[in-house]
Amino acid sequence: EKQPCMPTHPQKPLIIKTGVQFTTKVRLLVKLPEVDYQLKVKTIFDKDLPPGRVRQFFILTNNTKVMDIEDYSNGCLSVDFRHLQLKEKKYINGTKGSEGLLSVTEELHSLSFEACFTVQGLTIDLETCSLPLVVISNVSQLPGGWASVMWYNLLTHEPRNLAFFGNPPRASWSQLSEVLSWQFSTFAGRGLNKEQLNMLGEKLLGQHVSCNDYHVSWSKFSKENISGKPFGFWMWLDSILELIKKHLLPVWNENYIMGFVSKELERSLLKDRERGTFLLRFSESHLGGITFTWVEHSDNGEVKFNSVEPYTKNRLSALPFADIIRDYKVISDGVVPENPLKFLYPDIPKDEAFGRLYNSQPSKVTPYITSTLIPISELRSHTSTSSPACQSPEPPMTPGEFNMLNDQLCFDIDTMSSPYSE
Amino acid sequence: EKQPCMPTHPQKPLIIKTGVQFTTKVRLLVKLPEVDYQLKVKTIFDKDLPPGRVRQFFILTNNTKVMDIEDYSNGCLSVDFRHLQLKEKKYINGTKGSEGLLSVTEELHSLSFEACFTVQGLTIDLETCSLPLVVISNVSQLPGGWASVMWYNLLTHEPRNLAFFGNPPRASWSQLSEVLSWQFSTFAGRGLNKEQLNMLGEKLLGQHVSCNDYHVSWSKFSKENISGKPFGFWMWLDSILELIKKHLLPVWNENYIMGFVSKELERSLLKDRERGTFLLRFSESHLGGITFTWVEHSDNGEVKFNSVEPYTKNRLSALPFADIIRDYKVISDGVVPENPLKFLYPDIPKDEAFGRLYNSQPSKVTPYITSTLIPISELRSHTSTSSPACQSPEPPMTPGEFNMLNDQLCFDIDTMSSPYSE
DNA sequence: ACAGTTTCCCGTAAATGC
DNA sequence: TGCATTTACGGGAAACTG
Repeated sequence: EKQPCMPTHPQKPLIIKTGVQFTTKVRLLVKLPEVDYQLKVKTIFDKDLPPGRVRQFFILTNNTKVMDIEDYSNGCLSVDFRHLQLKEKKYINGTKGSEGLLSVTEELHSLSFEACFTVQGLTIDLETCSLPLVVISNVSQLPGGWASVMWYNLLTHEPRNLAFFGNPPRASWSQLSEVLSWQFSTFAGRGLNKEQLNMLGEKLLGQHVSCNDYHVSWSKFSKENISGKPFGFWMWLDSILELIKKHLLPVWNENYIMGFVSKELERSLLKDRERGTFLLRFSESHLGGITFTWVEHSDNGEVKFNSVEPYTKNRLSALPFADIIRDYKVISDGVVPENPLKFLYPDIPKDEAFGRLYNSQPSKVTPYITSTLIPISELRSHTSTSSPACQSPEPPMTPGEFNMLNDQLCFDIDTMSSPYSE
Repeated sequence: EKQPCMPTHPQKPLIIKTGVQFTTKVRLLVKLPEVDYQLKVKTIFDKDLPPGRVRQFFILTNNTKVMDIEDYSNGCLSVDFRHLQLKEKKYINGTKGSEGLLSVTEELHSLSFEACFTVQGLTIDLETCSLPLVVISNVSQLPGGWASVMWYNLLTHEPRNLAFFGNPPRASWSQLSEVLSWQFSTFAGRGLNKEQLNMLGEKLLGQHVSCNDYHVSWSKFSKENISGKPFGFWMWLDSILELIKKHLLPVWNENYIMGFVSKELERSLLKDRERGTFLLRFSESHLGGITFTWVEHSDNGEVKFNSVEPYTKNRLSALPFADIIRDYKVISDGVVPENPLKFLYPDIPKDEAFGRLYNSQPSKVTPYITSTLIPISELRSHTSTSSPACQSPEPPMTPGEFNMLNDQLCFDIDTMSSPYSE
């Protein structure tokens, strides 16, 4: 008969950062006659601390509230807790005998609600608790925390298995790929198409992806580093999500970023295209980078591919990506600079695709000559490569098939019923 | 017989930000025989709150310490307070009947030290306090706070006149100009020369500067806006100081930035110089901006001056200033771009001056084509102006005459004796 | 409405702990 | 020593508050 609501991180619920305020809401599901009753609710963090030695936190601020008739709205009695804040309990006497098995973002916690219902001298105690929570101390831990929240909610419907990451189950690629696409549609406004997911699957699993029920381990997804790289799969993918959110939103939503393409496929797509055809791809070697690759033909008819050094958030905050594409120039040994980007793959004239996204500098009336930064590459020597078999060009992405996932990864606790006991 | 030491902001002592840790040190000036004594020291914020209604703060953390034999070093007994933190007292019952005359950065506070000295059953109480302090709640108030600290210490030697800004005295231009130059030599490594100070004086006072004992009011210095601008004189100057500290340090220290030049003087300096001669000047219209002006001659022999839109910290963090000078290009209606900057005024070949400061991009071995940003201006039409009489070029700056100011603006409380009483 | 002031909190850097 | 985690706090922006 009662429903808890979740703390809200900016779009990332179930993650609480110490020292940062969060809110929660508890709702009584039974309708009460308007008699003289009182319902006092208390929030407690980690009420039944689990067996494994984990960090312990407490709610710093006032955590008790009374539901009264004012709070009665929308047909149900509820109470909002605001300005709640978590702080770690520090044991002066080093009792923290941590087994060190789990990282902090794998440690699951929970928020309990105790309600005391008083009617005409009678008191009834109610109790419920939240889905598992991850507690972090710095936003740098947010990607890791979000990985845990995703994995938990993808793979179990248990309301409170705090030992989940002691032995986390694997996810089938078909499950996982849906969640990944859903991440992009939720946070960037457009999901991933089959080709993009295919590349991600191969990156994660090798060539097994054809077999859609191949399973991915938690470790592979978020703990192990990609071979030869100093970061794991989810770290890499999340850095791209952040890059899109901050710097590429319109370009991404216009579907102009192919993004996830292997270099092999990229070359086979561009191979037979007109000179100056380019596509946009995320860097696989650096976190949060985007590059463009364009095709050229050298004098002897050989096909050449060029990729620019990936642009990261620092560069992109100095110059929006669409402007980079508009203004990019290559200067070879003192020749007049030229923009090598002509057609967005497969054959859209550059300005037709990006025209609306250019930042037309509103030339203010000043005594100054306005100046802008332009991205330029200086070529001394070329690396030319020819590539293997060609593959058919991919059509525009057609997602939207994943929107029903809101049920599966349900973080909106308003729609989740958690049957109340005791 | 005792000496207090000051809280330290990053190079800006006497300013404390709420919620941010500060330290202080108290020293006993008498040497004590090594007998069985104890000296307990307590720090109290705003012990004797002044009559004017001001904000009130308290020290959040532990504020009592005992000097014991361990602390005995360098021949004197001392105690360090670390991790002190200020928090505002909030009156639930709106007792804060503020007269609203003073801004928060004009409100002066102080830190008191009470010591209790116990020897063989005898106790002696000692007490001292700090120079006036400014309390801020956000770094955005730091320039205003620093203006107050400068003005106070420039114009009075009273140890604790907390009502100073109720009726602040004026400063003579000769005093003030020394302090301004000292700011640049302290925070940017090089002070201001006579020509630069002259421009600042005219900006502040009009043409009166010839008369060196002209006086500047506190209001003119830091409260009133410069006519037609949304910022005051000190705000403007401090924004330049910050720009130098973060982005122009080597260029400033090489004395390549003339910086403070009126547009009239600038033109008369460049007028008869060779085509492509340029100088670097701080923006007077925007906070924290630097521009270059170069001279050209149009086909009919007319002199033309061009200034680029000022570079601010955002642009400069994308591209270091020396590189901007190296790479800057102007493209006129499709013609081959050209760098119009040839000689740093008066006649130093650009690369000779800035060569050592260029960021030679270490071209990493990657499959990517490296790309850099270059600053470019596109010209459609020119504004040409001829200018009045020419003035002699100025020699390299010769400061260093201001270094004795350390006495006058003494914030290093270690060297300040504050006679102890009671 | 608004300006002065404070709070909030991300994101980087430094400090700390293990 | 190195890695994982926390703390510190500048800086931009939102919230507050008369």
